[in-house]
Amino acid sequence: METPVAIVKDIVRKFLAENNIQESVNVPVQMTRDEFEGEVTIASFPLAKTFKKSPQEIASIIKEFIESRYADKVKHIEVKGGFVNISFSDSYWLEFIKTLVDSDKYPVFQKKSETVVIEFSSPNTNKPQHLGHVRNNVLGWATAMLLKRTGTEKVIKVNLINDRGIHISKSMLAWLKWGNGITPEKAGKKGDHLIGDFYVMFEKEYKKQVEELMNKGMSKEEAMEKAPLMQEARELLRRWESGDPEVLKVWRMLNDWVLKGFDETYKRLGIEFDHIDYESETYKLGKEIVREGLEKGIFYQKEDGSVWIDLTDVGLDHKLLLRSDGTSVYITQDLGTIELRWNRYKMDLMIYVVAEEQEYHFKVLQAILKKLGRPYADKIYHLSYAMVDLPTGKMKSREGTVIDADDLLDELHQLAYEKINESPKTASLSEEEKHDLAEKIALGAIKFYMLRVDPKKRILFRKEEALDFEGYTGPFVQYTHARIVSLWEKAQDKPASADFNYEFNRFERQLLKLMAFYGEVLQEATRKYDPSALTNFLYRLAKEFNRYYANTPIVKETDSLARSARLLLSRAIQQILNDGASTLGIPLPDKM
RNA sequence: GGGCUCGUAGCUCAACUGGAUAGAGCACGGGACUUCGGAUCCCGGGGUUGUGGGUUCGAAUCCCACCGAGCCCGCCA
Repeated sequence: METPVAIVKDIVRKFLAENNIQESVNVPVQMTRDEFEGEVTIASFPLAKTFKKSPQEIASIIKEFIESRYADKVKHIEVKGGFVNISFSDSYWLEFIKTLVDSDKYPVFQKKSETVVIEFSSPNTNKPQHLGHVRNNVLGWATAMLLKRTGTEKVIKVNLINDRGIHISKSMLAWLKWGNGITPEKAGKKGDHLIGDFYVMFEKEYKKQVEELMNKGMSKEEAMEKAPLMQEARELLRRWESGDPEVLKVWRMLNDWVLKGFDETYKRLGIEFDHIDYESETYKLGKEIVREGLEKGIFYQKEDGSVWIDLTDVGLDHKLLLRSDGTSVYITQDLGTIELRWNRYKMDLMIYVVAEEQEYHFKVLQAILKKLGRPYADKIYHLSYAMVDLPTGKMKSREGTVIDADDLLDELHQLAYEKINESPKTASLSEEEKHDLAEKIALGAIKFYMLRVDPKKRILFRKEEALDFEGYTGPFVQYTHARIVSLWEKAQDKPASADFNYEFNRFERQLLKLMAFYGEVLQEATRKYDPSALTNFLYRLAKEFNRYYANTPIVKETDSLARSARLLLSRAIQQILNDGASTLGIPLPDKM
């Protein structure tokens, strides 16, 4: 069954064709504003010039056009200024919600036989994941699900584990120096948290050394380089890269601890990947590509042995690709990683979900790939998102001023659990069920909080707000869903057909209007790689349902036809909430 | 110095991407059949959309300048 929006778009197309107007004229089809009657609106303004008539006149002509051939679907058309407000007929809407309830997916999108690879999360293995990673994880996941939902056939979610480099050496060095062989088991701690402690330890001691050297008259830059701890960390990195078995052994063990910790966090967040790459495995290919570029004369080598590329002709700077000691840098491994992926997937699009601070990095990466003549140079897209701030300022792992992902989830869980024990609806659940529910609410709260903001805008994380389960929140949507489930279960006579007469009230029309645009919202959110569009929509739909619920009896309704129509409508909304929330990765409990 | 992003109610965010009288949540004040689930609903105050120009039927949205905030331009990742 065609969606209302599709029908109106079709009307516009036919109208333009009959009047011999170029398709290129964009006539907006939009949701009717709340203060007017109708569900779908056509704005006629862009046609004023070609028609040489006033928008009002054109709107009237469109009205007649529709009335003359869509009489069965349309109840009423109102012209207000240049706007044509269309109210669909009650019978159309009834059929609409019935087919929605009967189908498992609404709307269905045409399949796109594309392969999209989306990389997200990409943690360093020197510390546990914090709030910033949570934003990345849920944004990446939701974006991948949106792509899939709107028809992309192959969406491949990949994680690139940053398991080598100077930062790992720092944690490793601290553990070697001060760890006394402690393990996660002995410490009674997740491995990622344990290693994170050593990272902070390193930074503390390192800072002391730098200050001492500066007191002796050294410049900051020199002190940072000459500090013994930094020297030792670099030495460790060199030994690692040269394959020193002793270093590799420790490295493997520590990495393993951290990755196990990550697994738990991912599992909790409901996030999984189709493939995991490790930079320790991709950087070598990167180095080969650097050699290739050097041979082709695209890169150049300085006297100290370091390798560079000159990007000043495309408005960027000179960029280092290999250090003078021969070890690789961040971008080296990225060159290798994307080459591997290309060989593996021949993807049509490669999305990197990476924080905005790396925008320059991706510009450079693309510029290098172009110079190397790689066919995938134009297929990369950096989905950049802004940082999460605390009221006290930036989060800094080095200083330990971060909100830890696991800790936050625990706190949310605990709070939800307390609320569950207070509520008469859930107090009788078993302990296991209570914790299961508390976890869903915790996830709903934090994910919604992260997803409701436009990715390119910073999130100011205020804990009281994130811990709030009322108003514009995930639990609000969850609660609405649970209400509808309860309604449906209570209904003795589940409506079997939609073949009857019923006149929808204004609350119901408001809901139908929103539902009609669900498909547009999905497409919009996908096109912009912006799940917040969907998050906002779900809240709006839930809000509207609660308003409806407070004003119109459903199961209590004595007229059986009205009851049937209202149950169908409620059920249809439940399905959209379900579809949207599962696309975002937000769990919806049946009871809460 | 150069590049990118963002400035909307006291606070946190929306605004169908150029459309109608700029809307929600939080906070504050008042209220809701002794509940089809009160984690809900209703009412209220609160705005020169950072400032100044421009583009046009129409600008929070596009262009220019300025002001303010953030990020980047590392032999860190």
